Parts: sequence; C-alpha cells; structure tokens
Amino acid sequence: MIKLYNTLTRRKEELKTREAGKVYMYVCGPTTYNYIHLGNARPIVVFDTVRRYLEYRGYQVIYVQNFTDVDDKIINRAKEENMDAIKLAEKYIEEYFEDADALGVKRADYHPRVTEHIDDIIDMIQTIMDNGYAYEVDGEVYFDVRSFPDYGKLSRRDLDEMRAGARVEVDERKKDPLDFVLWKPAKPGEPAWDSPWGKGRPGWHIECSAMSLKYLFNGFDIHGGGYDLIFPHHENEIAQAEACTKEAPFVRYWMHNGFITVNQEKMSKSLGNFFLVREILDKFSPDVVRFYLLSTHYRSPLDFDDQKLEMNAKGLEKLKNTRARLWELLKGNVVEDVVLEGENRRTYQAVQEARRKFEEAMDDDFNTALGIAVLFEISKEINNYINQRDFYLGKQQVKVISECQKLFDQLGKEVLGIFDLDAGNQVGDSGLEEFLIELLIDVRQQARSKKDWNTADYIRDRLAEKGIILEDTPQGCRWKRG
RNA sequence: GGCGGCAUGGCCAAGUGGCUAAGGCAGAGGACUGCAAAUCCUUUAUCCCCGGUUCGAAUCCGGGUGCCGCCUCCA
Repeated sequence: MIKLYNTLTRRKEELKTREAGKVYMYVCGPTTYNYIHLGNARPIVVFDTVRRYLEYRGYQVIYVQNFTDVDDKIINRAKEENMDAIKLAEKYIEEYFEDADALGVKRADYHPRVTEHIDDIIDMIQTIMDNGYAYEVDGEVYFDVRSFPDYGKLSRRDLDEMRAGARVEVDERKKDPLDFVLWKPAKPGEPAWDSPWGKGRPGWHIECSAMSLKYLFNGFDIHGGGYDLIFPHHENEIAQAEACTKEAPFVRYWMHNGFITVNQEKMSKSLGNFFLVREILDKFSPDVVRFYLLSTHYRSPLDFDDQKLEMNAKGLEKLKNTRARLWELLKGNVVEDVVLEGENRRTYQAVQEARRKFEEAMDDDFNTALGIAVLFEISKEINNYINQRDFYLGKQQVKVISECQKLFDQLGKEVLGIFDLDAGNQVGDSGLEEFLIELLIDVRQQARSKKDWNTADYIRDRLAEKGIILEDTPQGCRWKRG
C-alpha cells in the first residue's frame, strides 16, 4: 500500500487511483527563459523518481510536464537579448532537455507548451466566464475569487485575513485585490493571439489548468510542484479548473517538494543565490547530483554546497563499487535453478529482506533517504558474502550474485536512477583504449610477479593521473575510471 | 500582521509512544595488501531548553529560544 502526503489534507493518505492500475500525473515545468538551476532540478528529479517507483509497483503512469513558453519574464529577457520571445523560449526548452536528460529524467508522455494550447486556454476562460466566475475589464479577464467559495482551501488562507496584512497592489479595476489574470492584453511587439477579448496572451495560472485537464481529464491523481507554488499558483489552478468543470476535486493528491537552500536560505532567482545545473555538472557527475537530490526526503529542505556533494559522491562510489563487483562476478555465468544452503541461502534471504524494506520505505511517502540506507546495508552484506575466505563461484553463488545484481539494478538503477548516468561521458571508442589499459595491466602483473614494484607502481600511478584506477584483488587486477 | 515548517552524534540524515536511536561522510584503531586501492571489523548521541501527559516520549500537549518559508515573480 502506497501512502503519500497530500498538501490538501495535510496528512499522509493511501494512494487510491482514479482508475485501477493507472496514475495520471502532472508536474509543473519550468518557465523557459534561462537554464534551469538546482532548485528547479529538485522537483524534476523527485517526481521523476515518484513516477519510476509507481511504475516499478506496476502502475501505468501517464505523466505530463508543461513548458511555460510565453510569459513576462520571457518577454523581458527576449528584449534584453534583442531576440524573438518565442524563439528564446524554444532555445531554453532544448537546453532544459539537455540538463534533464543528463540527470536521468525520463521524458514525460506529454510536454505541452502554452503557445500550442492557446485555443484550449481561450475555451476554458470562456467557460469560466459563462459559469460566472470571471469578468472582463478593458480586454483583461480576471478570475473573481469572491465568487468561488472554496478559494484558499489548498493553502489554507482566508480571503479576509489575507487582505488585511497583504501588500497586494491595488488595481482599481479588480473587484478584489486577489483577483488574478486569466487573459491579459498584449503591448505592441509582444507575442499575441486573437481572443474574444482582443489580442493578448494567457495569464500564468490558467495554462496548467487547461493543459492538465486536456491530457489527464478532471479528477486526475497526482499534481506536483515546489512548495512555493501552493500559493498562488496551485490555489488558482484549483479555482480555475473547478470553476470550469463545476466538479471537485480537480486533483486527488497534491504533492510539494521542499526547497534547495544555500546557507539555509532558499535558492531562488530573485535572491540571485542560484547555481545552474550545468555549472554543477561541470564539477560533479550527474549520478552524484541525482543521488544528492534523493538523499533527503523530498519534503525537507536540502542545503547545497560543494562539500555536501563531495560527501554524497563518496557514498555513491561505495554502492557503485559493490555493483561493479557483482557484474564482474556474473560475467559469462548462467544462472541455474539450484537449492541454496548455508551462507548462500542466508544472503539470498537478506536480499529479499532488503527489497521488502526498500519497498516499505518508498511506500511511505517515497522515503528515498531510507531506501538508500537499505542499499548501503545490503551492500555491506554482499561484500561480506563475497569476501568469505572460501568463496568460489559455484552454481549456488551464481544464483545469489544474480539476485543481488537484480536488486541493485531494479532499485538503484530503475527506481532511483542513480547508476549508469555517467555512461554518456565515457565516449565509446573502438575498444582500443580498453585494449591498451588491459595490456598495461598485463605488463604490470608480469612486473609484480618479478617483485618489480617500481615498474608496477609507475604504471599504476601514471594511469591514475589519467583517472584510471587499478585495484589488486585476489582474483586479479581490476580497473575503473575514477 | 496572518499562515506554515524545521531543530537528532564533528557534518549530512532516517526515525512521530516501547527491544541496545537506521544509514552515509569525516576522525581514531585494526584486518587484508609488496605498498596502495577496494572491502570488512571496532569506536563516537540521553535527540534545542523548561514544564506536563504516560508504566514508558526524540516521538504527544503547553511555554520558551533559534532558524526558515509562504502571503509579490519564483521549483
């Protein structure tokens, strides 16, 4: 049974999907006027992992992530760069994919863009107006928050209390200061589309309501995003969607991730304390970044600095080493069905137990931190198993090792997505490089057998300079890229 | 001003009533090794403070202190 924390009810609830075996899921994507920073990357990776786990659990996940490709920030940026706004947005969509792909984020089933859904948005605004929840003033359409009694139910805000303390700019044309724009008129030179209210473009919030309803239909399962979207963005999404369909709930479960902080302060564009994903990827490999993002529960804040990434890099390295050992041992061996005894049986059972514990952790509101801890524990058991004095690769052992490998691949690679992310950096050559490394290892082994330590160490040191790490084991020398 | 969150060993971080408070990083010692690396073993916490509830609390309640977030674009 999967439980998840629902922001709407402020408690963990059992996941009961609209349709058996299917999860319809929407995650707010970036406004594409710049490269994404680490704070943007967190929800992307977190919800990608939620999706992967649901799929591991046998659900078919219909996953939608939008791009906001027309908006004030894009228009301003385009002016600065003397560029067409739509083209600028498109450029950064491409850049987005480069970063997200690097972090091992699976593509959504749909990546809808605002500019491709203007008609849907206009239709929706019209319906909201027809239903009496919006009004037009001078080519501008506002949502009438006072007409929607449930307004504030997600963020637990009371309209009257908010009005008292808020520094909301007063626009005389609005009925209430909190009324928000559904459609705004375009100034000359700005991207604009024809509408019943004149040339203009959609307000920010309406797109997500329109596109999620279009692809996932009313009453879909999970809607995700950062904490800072609860108000006003998601509050407004609910108001728009339910004012349009006249049916609640628009969404069954609302999930929100905590912030990335720098020196305990929120990383944000307005504070200027942000780090671009690609800046970080210059210094750390993508699997480390992903591992770091999953090392804390998704609802907690996560502080960023290089030292923390280095810590995580060391931890991840440990898991990768164990996994590499499994691959080496299994190479060329065929698994047969045999009865397991003694240590083999015990280790096999420990692997089953680890899987159970991992699932238990992830079932409980996607506790990736605990799930990772389970991998560390089983990793230690596996190493102990292989380290046994009398260990040899018989049929029983092959079966056990194969089970270990399956565990690592399913939980670590498939669900958490933390393995094999740097594969792209290891540009495949003709195999010549591998051949030469093996050759040098061979020469070194000969030197070692003659106790020619100088030559042996020279080869090892020189290869280390190029990031090739040699490790001598009882089974011979193994190497890896560091 | 309104609303909300957090405070666990040197650092990061699970754990929301009950066996000896997970796991990672760092440190110390040891095993293994030609030396390393990798791996393993050993070792470091009365859970911000005060009061309360309870047979029993890191975990619930009240108060305090500190930090952070939302209320305006922000993942």
